[in-house]
Amino acid sequence: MSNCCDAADLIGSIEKAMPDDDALISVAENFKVFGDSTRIKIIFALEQAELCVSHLSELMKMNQSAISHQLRILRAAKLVKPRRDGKNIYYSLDDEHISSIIRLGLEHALEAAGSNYNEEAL
Amino acid sequence: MSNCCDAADLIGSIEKAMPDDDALISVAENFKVFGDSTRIKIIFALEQAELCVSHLSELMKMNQSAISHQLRILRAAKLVKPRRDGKNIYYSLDDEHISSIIRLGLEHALEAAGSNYNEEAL
DNA sequence: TATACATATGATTATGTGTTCATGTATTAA
DNA sequence: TTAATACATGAACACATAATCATATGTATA
Repeated sequence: MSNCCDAADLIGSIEKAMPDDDALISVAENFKVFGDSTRIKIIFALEQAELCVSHLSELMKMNQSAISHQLRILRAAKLVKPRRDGKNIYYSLDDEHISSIIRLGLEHALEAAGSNYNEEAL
Repeated sequence: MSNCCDAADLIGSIEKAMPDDDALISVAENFKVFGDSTRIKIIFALEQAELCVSHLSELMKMNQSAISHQLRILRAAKLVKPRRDGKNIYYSLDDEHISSIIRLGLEHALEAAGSNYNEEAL
């Protein structure tokens, strides 16, 4: 309990407007996906061309397993999508999702979570 | 080295267009700040009112130290700014930075890093 | 079918991150 | 100046995460 001053009303109203924990966690999870330079680099690369795992592995100078693990995270976030061609699996950006997430990432996620987030300020 | 097919040219050109590691790491660092639900919640709260540490601590039902540590990260990212009033330190969103980061978060960071990121698609 | 290639995935390990505890610093008031 | 309040910060610990290794799955080809 804070004693620094009486702001029970203010805190109460903010508390009511606060999205529930699940929503907050989900917002954070979405951002977490972009919070790794390996994944950022993969997104950059796929921005320019559809690439298979071996290409990405070579490009990033990381072993194939590491790339596959990261692609799994990107797939789960619907940021990339796979396309099999024979033995290879080509990855490309899932445009629909990446543009909406990148564009709306914050405003939408935050707003959808029920905040008073000011869209116009964006 | 990949043998799945010959794409040396493609990989080479993507490699050249790729921002350097420092830039990629910096992009990821920026997103990392939003990748924690406690920080998201603090941002939500400060979206509605300027609050001191005790208020945030009470609101989030977390001890004061945890809040201070998180505020330090948000300060370092220029997302919030402190204002001392007597014994209390009131935090508010650093509008200038938060709007630019939220709005441009991706496009600016990525573009500034030298990619061919398609701004119009945003 | 057997073999090789491309990718995925479970286990392990190293490193990073968030919270707590203890303590330090700054400000106010007695 | 001393005590109390508000906040910050370093250390320790628990937990999450990313890379690696080993291995499994899926596909093409001999």
